Amino acid sequence: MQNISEEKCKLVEELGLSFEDNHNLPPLAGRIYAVMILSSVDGHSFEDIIEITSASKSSVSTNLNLLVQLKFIEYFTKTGDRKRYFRTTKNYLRITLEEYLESIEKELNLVKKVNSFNKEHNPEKFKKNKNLGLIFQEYLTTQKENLETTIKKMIAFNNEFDQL
Amino acid sequence: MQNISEEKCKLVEELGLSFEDNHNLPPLAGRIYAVMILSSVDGHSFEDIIEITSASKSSVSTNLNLLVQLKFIEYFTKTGDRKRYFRTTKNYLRITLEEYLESIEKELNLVKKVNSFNKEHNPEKFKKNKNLGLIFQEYLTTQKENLETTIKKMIAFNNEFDQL
DNA sequence: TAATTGGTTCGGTGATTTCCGAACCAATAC
DNA sequence: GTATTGGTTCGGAAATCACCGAACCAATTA
Repeated sequence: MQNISEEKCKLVEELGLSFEDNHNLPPLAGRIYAVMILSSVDGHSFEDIIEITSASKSSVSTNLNLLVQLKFIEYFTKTGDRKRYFRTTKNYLRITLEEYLESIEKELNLVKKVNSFNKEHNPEKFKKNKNLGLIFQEYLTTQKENLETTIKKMIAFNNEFDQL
Repeated sequence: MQNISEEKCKLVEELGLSFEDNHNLPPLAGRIYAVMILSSVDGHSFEDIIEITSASKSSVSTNLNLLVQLKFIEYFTKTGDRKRYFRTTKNYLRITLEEYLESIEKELNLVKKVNSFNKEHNPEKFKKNKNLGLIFQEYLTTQKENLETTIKKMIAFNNEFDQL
């Protein structure tokens, strides 16, 4: 981490680590993403990233491409300049939430499956824990709804913003 | 996976995988935990687990102890029997939620930090994305509340249950 | 005391991940 | 045509992980 303040550097590490396990990204990808979120510059070049992260060309290349592929970041070009410039996609927060939503939906399905399996095969156990299982299912459902309304809000905000 | 139906076997794999990445457990630990959740038997012995999972003594030992340490499971003994019997803790669902709560709180703190960092250091960017950042923060807050009320519900249910 | 049972600990192996450097390629500049 | 720039691809090194078998230990049984 060069050319950035110590405060920012620390926050990059912390945020990077968080991306790392929330989105299953390699450490370097998490850090690159964090750098972009915490920066006011609109567009970091390949070389900028190499310098800031002190990583090799090949690693930076791989991880930038990964982030692009996952739509966390995008790149643009300037006329008369062969370089690519990278920045976070406008919808990165929404993408994060959509990812969560997907995983919550999966979990909810699994919990329903488990509940109905136990209802059928372990009726006594199910009776005992019925309410707990259902409370859990209820929790996941509420969480799913919260996600869905939040995503809608974000879409609405972006539409509004685009009209300006 | 021996001595269990194919349906159960499949569900064990699926549920095990889910624990594996929701709680960062080793694969075998996830499967063991899944087996116990899907079983009506109250108390699996060390040997039972070895047979069901077809894993080695050492691996089973390590992973059972890990699950006990993390309070996902507990063990009890029977008089005149040296074996230990394992079962899910009564509060395993609550523990799961408490774990979630902790991670949400961490994330919320991080998001607040990022928002205030950008507010200070990248005011223009912050202004543009202000509402998105706040919507996200709001989402996390709601989720946190949902978790807290769910946990309370579970505690209440358990207390009620204990009185019977 | 010797053998068995229930379980733990340790060293090592195969699989996976993350990163690097070197070679490489395609487009532009000289 | 040659050199440089911007970036990709490939092979391998280092680290980590999950699991196993073998040796081990402590408590019970014979």
